[in-house]
Amino acid sequence: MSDRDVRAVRRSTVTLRDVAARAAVSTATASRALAGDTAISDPTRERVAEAARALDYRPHAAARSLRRRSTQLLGVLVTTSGDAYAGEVVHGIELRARERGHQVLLAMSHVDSTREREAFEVFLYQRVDGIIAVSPIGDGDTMSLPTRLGVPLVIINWDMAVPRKLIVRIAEGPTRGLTASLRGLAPDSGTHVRFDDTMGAEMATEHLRSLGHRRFAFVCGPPTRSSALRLFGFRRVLERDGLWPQPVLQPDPTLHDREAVISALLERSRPPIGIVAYDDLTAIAALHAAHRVGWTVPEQLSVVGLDDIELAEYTAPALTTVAQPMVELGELSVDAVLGAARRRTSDTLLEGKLIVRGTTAAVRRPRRTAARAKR
Amino acid sequence: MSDRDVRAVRRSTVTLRDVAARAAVSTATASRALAGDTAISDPTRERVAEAARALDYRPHAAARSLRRRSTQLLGVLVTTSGDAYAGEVVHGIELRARERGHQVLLAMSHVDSTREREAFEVFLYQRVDGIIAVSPIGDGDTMSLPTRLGVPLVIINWDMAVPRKLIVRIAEGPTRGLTASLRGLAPDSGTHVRFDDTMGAEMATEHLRSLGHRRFAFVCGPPTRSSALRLFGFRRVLERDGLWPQPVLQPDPTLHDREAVISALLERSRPPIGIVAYDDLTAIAALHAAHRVGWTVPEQLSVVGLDDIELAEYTAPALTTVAQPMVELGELSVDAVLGAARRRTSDTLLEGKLIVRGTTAAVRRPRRTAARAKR
DNA sequence: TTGTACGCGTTATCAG
DNA sequence: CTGATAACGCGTACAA
Repeated sequence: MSDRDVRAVRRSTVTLRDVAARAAVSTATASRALAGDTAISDPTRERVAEAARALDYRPHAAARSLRRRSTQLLGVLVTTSGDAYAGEVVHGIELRARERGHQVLLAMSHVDSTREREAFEVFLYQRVDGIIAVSPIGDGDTMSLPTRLGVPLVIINWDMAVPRKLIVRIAEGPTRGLTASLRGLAPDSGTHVRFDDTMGAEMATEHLRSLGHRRFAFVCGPPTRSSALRLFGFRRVLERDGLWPQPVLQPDPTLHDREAVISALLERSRPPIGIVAYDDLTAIAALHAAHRVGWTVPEQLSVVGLDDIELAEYTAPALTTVAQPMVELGELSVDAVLGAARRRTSDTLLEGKLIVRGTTAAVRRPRRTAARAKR
Repeated sequence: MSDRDVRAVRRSTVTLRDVAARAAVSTATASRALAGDTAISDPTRERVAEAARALDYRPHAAARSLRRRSTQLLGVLVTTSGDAYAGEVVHGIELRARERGHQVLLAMSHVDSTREREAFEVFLYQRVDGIIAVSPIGDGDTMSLPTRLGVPLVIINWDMAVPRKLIVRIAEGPTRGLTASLRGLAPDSGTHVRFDDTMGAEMATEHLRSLGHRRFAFVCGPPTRSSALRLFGFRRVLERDGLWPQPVLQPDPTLHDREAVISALLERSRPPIGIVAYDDLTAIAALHAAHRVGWTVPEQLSVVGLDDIELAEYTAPALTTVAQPMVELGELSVDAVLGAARRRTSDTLLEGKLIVRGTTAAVRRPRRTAARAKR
């Protein structure tokens, strides 16, 4: 190593100039050689590569993105990374981002719209190549900001709040005029990737129907779009089969209250009943409620969840549920955000998948003994 | 707006020069004004601020970090972000990083040392200000790389593999020579932040002791350092009380095998028994095993987990466990990595916290009825 | 208190 | 095929 080389290594920031000097070429040539430019002779390319190796050269991302007008950064906003659902989605995002040569800049909103805004500002400051927001509250003004500035934004499962009135309308109101109300729940602009909530709930309900259930209940989550759409799916299947109306529970979001409300229902009913829960945690609350009032699952009570979080596999009995393709949601959103197809607005719906485990079983008919689902 | 301003907004990249021009000052002054430099007159500062606002100016992170010699980036490497444990730790990291004005660059290793290396290379390429590795496998060569290049590295819960022989030695071997073997498990260099596994297991075991248990079992996880240290904590308490040896189970890491091995133990035993499980998932396997062989929890079998993952709250009965301070691990590691104190090597141990829920109860003594822990 | 001028490390343009 | 040179957007030493 020359003196210059030594000094460079010392200051621990070897630059292209150092590499060029060592290979006895200009920085331009060095740059091209390392970039794999074909207009470079093989011997030169080799000399440069050799110099870079010897000096342990690493390009400087900041300098590079200043010149090209692109960082290889993707801003990813989640509510909380402690949440299993968000974790899975981010998993999918990271996977695909890496494949496509991008890095993930992570921020958390804690379900607070001010923080959502701040996170976006950080992303903009960092000049990310695109933004993916996972289940944002979605203050409309914030959500339109990146697009206004020319930064692609993809929203996964926009978790817009809806008036409780709408939930009640779906649960109790007449069919007439319902589709119009529901249309208001579809995203009207921007690029969206989301789980098909309605179909997911339909799959769960159909599953119970196929097991011979005729009496049902639906347990709502908080008044958000997904809750409304899932309830709608539940209603639609049963209405089609002439089994509507059915009880619709609307507990507070605490596990305790969900359990209490479900217990109350069971106490004034008799088996068998099929419960479709808004999500897996709610389904687990139903399991606890059954335990509390002495009903056996799945003999007297069938329970289906939605989402298929990790927990679902570990309940006793293990939870039957409709899996939300979380990793795939993440992967697709990366494709969407990096896709050249810069369509102004799109809405990609991903189907769920029924996972039959131990909390659902065929109802025993008086006539003949139906087969029981094995544990 | 002047023509120049309009053009700037159009090309959607408003620079400091545009702001300076609009405020009729030099870029130097504009820079200083926005930085809050005191050597700027109030009217000027106001004019610059106003211009920046009007143009919706955003500084360019890449340009800035090129000048200062610091990106405000923190590289965070996890095994999988889908994992609940990693999610919580990252949560803590993000929280503290934000407080200290840093952004999080996330990468996943999938428990693969090649990918760990690649992630580090990416971090180095991005010139992060520091790196935090959560539960890395820790190929020694990779782990020393950042430090060699002057980039601070903090390792959370280094999850080094240990020979299975060592586990057996702790489970069955004599006390003599044990401490020497254990010393090999302490990190020998670098900055480490970790959960005190030994003390955690001791707390779990002490809890069962205080409830009057005299017969125990420990269920190991995979042969990693944490497994060894936890087993050691279990052993230490019981040896102190003259209750050693006790059965030590070493199932395969599948849930199924854990359950089978525990079931087998229960079938050849009689109640009451107190089980200390390597982690919460293993504890849940114990719960299932009890259910399978018809033992009631906590009346006939007490179970304590370790970690306190989200699931622990949702088992029936809810799981008693020793909580690992995951968020705090994350927060402390940020302080450590950004801390000026660049001590060559340090090892911070964080204590767990006993969370008593429903899977443990006092053993019923022949003499008088002991109080039962309430559900 | 403000302005001038340079350089951070790259890459792209234009000559040769 | 290669080299000189000019930016990218910002912060700061030095000068005024």
